[in-house]
Amino acid sequence: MPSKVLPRAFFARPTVKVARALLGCVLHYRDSRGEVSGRVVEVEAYLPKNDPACHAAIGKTPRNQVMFQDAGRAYVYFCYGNYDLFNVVTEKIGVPGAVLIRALEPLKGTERMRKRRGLSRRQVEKNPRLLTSGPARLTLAMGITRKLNGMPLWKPPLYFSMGYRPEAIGVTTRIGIQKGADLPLRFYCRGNPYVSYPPKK
DNA sequence: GATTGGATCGCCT
DNA sequence: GGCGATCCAATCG
Repeated sequence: MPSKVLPRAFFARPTVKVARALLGCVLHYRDSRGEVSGRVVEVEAYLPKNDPACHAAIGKTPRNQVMFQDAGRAYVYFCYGNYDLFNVVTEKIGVPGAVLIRALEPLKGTERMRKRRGLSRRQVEKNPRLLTSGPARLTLAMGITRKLNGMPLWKPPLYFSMGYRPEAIGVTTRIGIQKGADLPLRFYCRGNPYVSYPPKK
């Protein structure tokens, strides 16, 4: 296991801090067929207070209960009939915050990612972003599913490691939400081609 | 028990 | 740039 695994304490901080700090770090996942990894290039913060878009804004429910647990766990939930979305739980116990991982730059295991995504080599050559640029695309490519909901992220098989510090962080409103749409809580590595959605100018 | 809407993607035009 | 697929969670009765 690589040396610079992000420890539990990394996640037990205010959500926006964790969101920004995750940019440039590397997400790893190991299963029976080996390891895949990708660099985090885009995230969104979902806050415990004054954030109507946060799943926990309505209180604790069976779906969102992991958000109330200790920081550094995976919150994976099912969305839009087809897709699993991957979040990292933040803040102190009982304070429900999370960071949604929205895009990765593929590093290791790109051939397995391609197969999991059901893409041809030609498609990937033409547009590599199809692999992991998007919150549901990256869970498909990495093999992350709801079975991993609640899993600790401070040790294998699913964990982060230190990466580079991005030169410039872009900030916009979050994508695809109705409530809380005006809050500037989406963060991305400016200039990175794997960011999921071109920033509005 | 039924209804509604969602932190999306891919295909079509 | 628009729209359909697809199904679970939450809400209401």
